[in-house]
Amino acid sequence: MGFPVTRPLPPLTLGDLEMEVLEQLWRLGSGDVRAVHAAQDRGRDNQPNTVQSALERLFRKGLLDREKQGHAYIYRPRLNREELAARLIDETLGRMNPARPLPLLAAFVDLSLQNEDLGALEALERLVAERRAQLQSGLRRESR
Amino acid sequence: MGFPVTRPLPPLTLGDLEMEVLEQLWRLGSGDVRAVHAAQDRGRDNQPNTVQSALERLFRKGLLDREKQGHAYIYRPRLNREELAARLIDETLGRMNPARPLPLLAAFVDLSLQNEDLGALEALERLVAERRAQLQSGLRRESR
DNA sequence: AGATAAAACCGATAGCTGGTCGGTTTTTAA
DNA sequence: TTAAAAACCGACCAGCTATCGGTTTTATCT
Repeated sequence: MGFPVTRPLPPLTLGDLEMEVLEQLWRLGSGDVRAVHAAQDRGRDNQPNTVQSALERLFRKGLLDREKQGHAYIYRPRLNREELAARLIDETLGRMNPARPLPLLAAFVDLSLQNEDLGALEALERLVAERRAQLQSGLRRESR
Repeated sequence: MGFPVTRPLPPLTLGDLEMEVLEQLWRLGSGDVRAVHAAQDRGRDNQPNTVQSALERLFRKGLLDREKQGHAYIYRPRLNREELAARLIDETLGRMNPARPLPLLAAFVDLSLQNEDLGALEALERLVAERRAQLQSGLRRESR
């Protein structure tokens, strides 16, 4: 027998520097070590090599593409911010096996309430209304 | 000056054993080391001490309450599955520093709402509206 | 082609976390 | 008071991120 099992990939985790590097690449679109290091938040103050390591790790994790231009690699994010967020959330959800989505969203709402995050609640309300409207019109169309 | 800053708590992460221990506690409602170790998935096959360590870590992380009964601690989850999931997702979202949080929220909602019917959306919409109103009146009272 | 400069590559180290226990001390109950 | 059970303590390993110095490769310029 071969390998019928799907190997459970280790969960994708990102350190602080990795996040910041991604941040810069999202801003810049793409860049080499030099560019990212230069764009770096003053106050972190690393050597370029440190940035290099982070880029290398992100590349190995499949989060960046790279292509040699001259003698430097140009790195480019493979996922935008939203796609990465979706993937991280999906992984979390996958580890947690929540029974039904509704109680989960309810818990999230309550958490936002605790944090007094009015913005999140308002945004969520608009969003849900929008999705509901979408679904309704979709159903209408479908049943014509 | 004192401590005006909110200390950025290290992100909450859970290892495999910790997850499995939580899983058992959710099933059992509560339990001591013995109970959790006994309920453990055959195939992991740890010593009770190993389970003890995981319980201790979860306790230090604030995810469990405990209370001495006889000479054993009885551990009990402080969050249910959905509440923990919501918190993990909230943290993930928080680390992503979006210019506008809306698209990230949308990613989350869309992931969660796959295969949900109209009734679920309506229920969620009511829930959010209700909680938002609650928060608004609460804030008003507070700032009088 | 040879020299030079830039970048990649290759360790190495420190610090943290999770998983794993063995051994010692404390507590409780017989 | 003693015996059993559980907590507590400390150790170790593995894996990961952040950090960087030094060496090799590679591209470019003369």
